Amino acid sequence: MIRERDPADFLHVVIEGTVELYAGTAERETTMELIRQASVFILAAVLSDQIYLQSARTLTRSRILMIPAARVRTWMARDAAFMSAIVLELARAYRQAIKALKNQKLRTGTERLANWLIVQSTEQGTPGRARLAIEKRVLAARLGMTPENLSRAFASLANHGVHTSGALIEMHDPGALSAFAQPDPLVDGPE
Amino acid sequence: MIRERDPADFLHVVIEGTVELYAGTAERETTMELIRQASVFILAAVLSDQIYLQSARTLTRSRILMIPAARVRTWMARDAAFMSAIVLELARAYRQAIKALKNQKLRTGTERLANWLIVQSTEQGTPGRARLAIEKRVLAARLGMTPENLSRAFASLANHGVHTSGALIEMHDPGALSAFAQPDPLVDGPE
DNA sequence: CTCGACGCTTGATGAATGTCAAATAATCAA
DNA sequence: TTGATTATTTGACATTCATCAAGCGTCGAG
Repeated sequence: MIRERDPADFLHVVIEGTVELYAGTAERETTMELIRQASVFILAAVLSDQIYLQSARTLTRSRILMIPAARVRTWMARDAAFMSAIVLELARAYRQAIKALKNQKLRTGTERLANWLIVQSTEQGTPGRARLAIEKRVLAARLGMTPENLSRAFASLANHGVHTSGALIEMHDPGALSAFAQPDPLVDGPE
Repeated sequence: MIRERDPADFLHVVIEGTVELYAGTAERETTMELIRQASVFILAAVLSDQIYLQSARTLTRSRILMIPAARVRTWMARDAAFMSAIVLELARAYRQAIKALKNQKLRTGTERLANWLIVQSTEQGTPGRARLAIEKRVLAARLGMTPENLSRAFASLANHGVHTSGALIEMHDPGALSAFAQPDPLVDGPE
């Protein structure tokens, strides 16, 4: 849908479905973010009229709203309320990126997985349980690890009461898992 | 100067000197960014009236301008040109964070060092040569590695024509270094 | 149902990185 | 300058992670 290095022609909004932002070099590739329902993405490139830093592809059947970049910039100059909303959205995206960077620099892969599971279970409103909405290979890329290592990370979390059966993950000992994960709102918070 | 988790009371501007943004968990700590001359930092927390995600400390004698957060928000609501500048600065910071995340997820420590050296030599206007303005332990944290590993990374770059003597680094074979580093404007560009 | 494609797991191995300890080099205060 | 402190380097080792290969399971086409 979008390829990094292309000029930012459109602002994209996910109306329905799941979109994966990814990026890579010649040899390697990684998932930067997963975007669901009613979220804007790659706003920054549009605002400063630059090229995309990330590529995007849909993971499910999706509906995407595309707004011409020039029009966004025009509206922004004209409507103070709109610009104000842009500022808040940009600030949110920035803080999320900083959190992702902290997550990556300060934790091991298994720790990232453990915290991801904790967040998922609370977001889904099912304490002690979570259901994977994405393939494990995508999750692995999102967490900055290989599928093989993700598999081993799950295996090692069994020591902390985590058991998987397909896409369903059960956390039988939230205390132990949390003690291992050491969740931190400054890294895992929703923003 | 600033501690993460504190509410964002002031917007900070580095007038003179070097400031280090860092963050950490209970056990680990890492450098997020190094800020020099005439740059704003932690703008996002001020705009959305939230707590800081990063801590800050000076590395050199510095002069810092502090603007009350409430005043920034007031000005922003009043002055469209100011708000527009804010938007561009936020977009810049966001894109820089994305680049840092790609750097961290897609490269090894030695590759990050090689690319950092290339950027430094061009920024300093001395092709084939760079001078370290910071201690190596700070550079190590900035590159997401330990001081020991940074030392070994330098040693292994000797195979690509990199030689160090104290704070002075000489790159005798730019072609070989670049072939190893594989610099990418979408990761290393100035933004 | 059977086959094959694909995702996931497991094992073996090596590379990258972190940790601890000690030696060396650089820096600064007295 | 000396002595003490700190930064950097080096070595040995453990941990984390990636890669390759093989096996297992699921699912859908025929």
